[in-house]
Order: sequence, then C-alpha cells, then structure tokens
Amino acid sequence: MKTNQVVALVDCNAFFCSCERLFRPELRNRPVGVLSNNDGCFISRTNELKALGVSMGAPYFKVKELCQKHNVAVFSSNFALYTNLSDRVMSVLSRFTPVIEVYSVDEAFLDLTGLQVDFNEYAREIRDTVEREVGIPVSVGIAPTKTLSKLANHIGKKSKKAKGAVVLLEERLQNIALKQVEVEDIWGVGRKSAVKLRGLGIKNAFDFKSYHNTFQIQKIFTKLGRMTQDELRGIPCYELSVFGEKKKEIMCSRSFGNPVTSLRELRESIANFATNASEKMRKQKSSCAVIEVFCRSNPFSLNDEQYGASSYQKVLTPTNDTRKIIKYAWNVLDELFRMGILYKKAGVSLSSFECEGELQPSLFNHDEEIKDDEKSLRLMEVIDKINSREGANTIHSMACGVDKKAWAMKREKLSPRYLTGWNQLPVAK
DNA sequence: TCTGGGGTCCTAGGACCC
DNA sequence: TCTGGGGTCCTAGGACCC
Repeated sequence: MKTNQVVALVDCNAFFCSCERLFRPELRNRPVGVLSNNDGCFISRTNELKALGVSMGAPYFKVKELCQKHNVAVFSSNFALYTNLSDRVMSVLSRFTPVIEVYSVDEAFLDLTGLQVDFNEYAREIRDTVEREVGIPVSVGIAPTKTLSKLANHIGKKSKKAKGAVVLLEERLQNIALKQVEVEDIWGVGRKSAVKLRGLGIKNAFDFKSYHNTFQIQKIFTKLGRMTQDELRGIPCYELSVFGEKKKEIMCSRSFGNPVTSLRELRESIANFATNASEKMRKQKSSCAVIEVFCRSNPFSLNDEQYGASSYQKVLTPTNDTRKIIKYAWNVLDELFRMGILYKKAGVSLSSFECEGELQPSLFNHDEEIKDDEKSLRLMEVIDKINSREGANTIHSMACGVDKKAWAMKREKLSPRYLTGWNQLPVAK
C-alpha cells in the first residue's frame, strides 16, 4: 500500500531580524530591519517594519527618514551569526524526522510520511521546540506536497488564529485555503507568470488548481508550471533532496562600496572573488573546467556610460588551485576591461565541476604536470587548514592586495560577532 | 552620496552527425 | 529539375527561488 506523502515546511519568521533580536531583547517590540551588503536595501523585515510600508528590497536611503522617525533598529547583515543560528535550528528540526531537506538558510522541508501522530499537535510541537531551544520563532505548514506545504506555511504566518501552524491534509481544507492565496503568492509563480495567469482569468491558487486546460498551462508556463498545478492538486512532483548534493555552480560577486575605474583595482577584487569561490569549491571536493568573470557599471547612474560584459575560459584539465583560477580569471577580465567606465559590481563563477579525486588528465599531460597537480592539491589543503584555524585570509595570494580596499563593501551597522568571536560574546548581567 | 548575492531548472535554437 | 529527416549535444538566456 502506498501511503500518502506528508511534507512539512518550517520557515523562520523574519529570520535575520529574529537573529538580531535574540541578543537585543529590548528590540522585541520595535521594528527591526536587516540590510543587504553595502547597506543597500532591506532583505529582512519584522512585521512592525512591514506595517510601516517598507517593502522587501526597498533601498535604505529612500526610507532612511521614515526609519528614523519610527525608531527602526537597522542592521548591516551579519551572515556569520545567521548561519550559526541556522545550523542550530536545523539540528533541532532533524530530531523530528531523519528525512530533512535544508532548503535555504531559514527554511527546511521535513518528510513526515507515515508518522502515526496528530499532525496539528506535531506542527505546534515543532514550532514550540525551536522557539524554546534556539529562541527563533518559526512557522510550520503541513500538506501532501511541497507547494501545498509552502502555501500552508504562508497562511500560518498571516492568520492570527493559526499562530504559525497550519495543516492542510484534507482536500476540503486545501480548497478553502487556496482561495485565500493570490496567484502571485504561489511558490513557483513569479512576476511574469502571475501576469499571464491573471490574463487567463486565474486570480488565486484555487483558480489555478481548477484550470482545466493543462496543455495550455504547459505551453505557456513550461513543464514547471504544470508541475506547480499538479502539486496544488495534491500530486507530488518535487521530491525532497536530502543528500546535501554538491553545487553545480559556485559564484562570488560583490557590489563595490566605491566605484572602481582602474584595471589594477578590478583585478584585485577579481582575485578576492576567485579565492573565495575556489575555497568553497574545494570544500565540496570539486574542480572546475569553466571560469567565468563579469563586471558592470551602475545601472542606476543614468548619467554615467553603461557597460556590462561577461566571458569565460574553459580549461582542459579541471583545477581547484586558487593560483591557477586567479590567473584564468584575470585573462578573462583583461579582455572584458574597458577604460573610462565606473565599475560598480564584478564577480567570478566556477562551473563544469568534476570530482577532485578523479581528475581526468588531459591527453597531453606529461608526468611532470601530473606531479604538479598533486603538489597543488596538497598546498591548497594546507592553506585551507591554516585559514580555517587562524581566520580567513591569513594566507592569501598577493594578487588579492594588502592594504584597505577602496572597493570594499560598506557595513556601518554591523552587530557584534556574538557567536563567532571570543572577544564579542554577549555579556550576562 | 546611497539600489544584494547565490543558486536551479527549462527551453529554443544552432552545430553536428548519420 | 530534384535539395531529407531524425537524433543528440551544447549553450545562452529567461524565469524563478531565497
């Protein structure tokens, strides 16, 4: 007998803000917001801040006065803190089922199929346990498919009565819920698709579920659109991926605090991005055959000349040696670079991965080169070890520069490293 | 003055092969 | 004069997600 799938989506409420509040309890009733890198725009907002009309992605400089007027606590993002707390949340969640997919820093899908429990109670228990043990408030949605569990979670966050725990296992309840959800709010339906769906007269999730012409859905919204529709109908299309699969692409890019004009500075930033991406790549034991670089001006500066370009280099023998990757990235950058442009952002992306151990030596590799590869693997291993023990960038290439970077990002409202620095531990009084 | 960063998947269309 | 058709692989770009 095939048991029906039961999936829970657990999502931390205003996660980054909740992390900041955890160490500043006096902020409990104040609006809180967390900014993106460079203190650019809001990427996390508490309900109090949402109520002030500050939308997701709102540029900080545009709402600065409003924030001051309403005494909003604004923070630069402190990802070291957030990932640390995320790990703690996920480890608590793992106790509720062995089958868990960590979907993002603040979300996880839990497979609860076959559990002999009262799911309403279970949802509340998950919520209360995380709150009690980690101090982060979460919402829980339980349903037969990922898309429906997302939707249940969404309703849970909005409804005062549900208090962040909603179970949609019966179709009757699903239909009631689906009617309350606008097409824009369905997981997998973005801005473009929402407009098209409305054009077909589909206004909410229930309309979408009931729309009979699946052929047309597939044609307009591709296979993914049809799968979303099936998921709304309770037919699972997306499996949980629980094996911590390797990334297929690893990227590192930044906007600059100040515009960059010289090739020298741009090269320095690219060397830093390449270093960072290579380190991540080695962590998952991959080597890459494609090194891509991009740079661009500031699209918001209408008076400046606009320029953006990207290109890549393919290499015969995949590598994860930082020194080589910097060299390749520079080759690409040198071709892209144009004088007279105010560069605002650049980045490096690595892809076409192979497993580190099973490198396919190219046909023309000589014994000497293979020895070199072994040496470089060992060198990278040592560097990674030292940097993880003594702090990032203890050992780095000269290419990354030594003095304070003019292009470095702005973080003026950074909270202390409560959990990742001995000299900044919170003080108990 | 000041507008993030890092991913995944799908499709159309070209290149190439027999 | 007549000028195929089907399959596979790769890539760029779009759309979406958090």
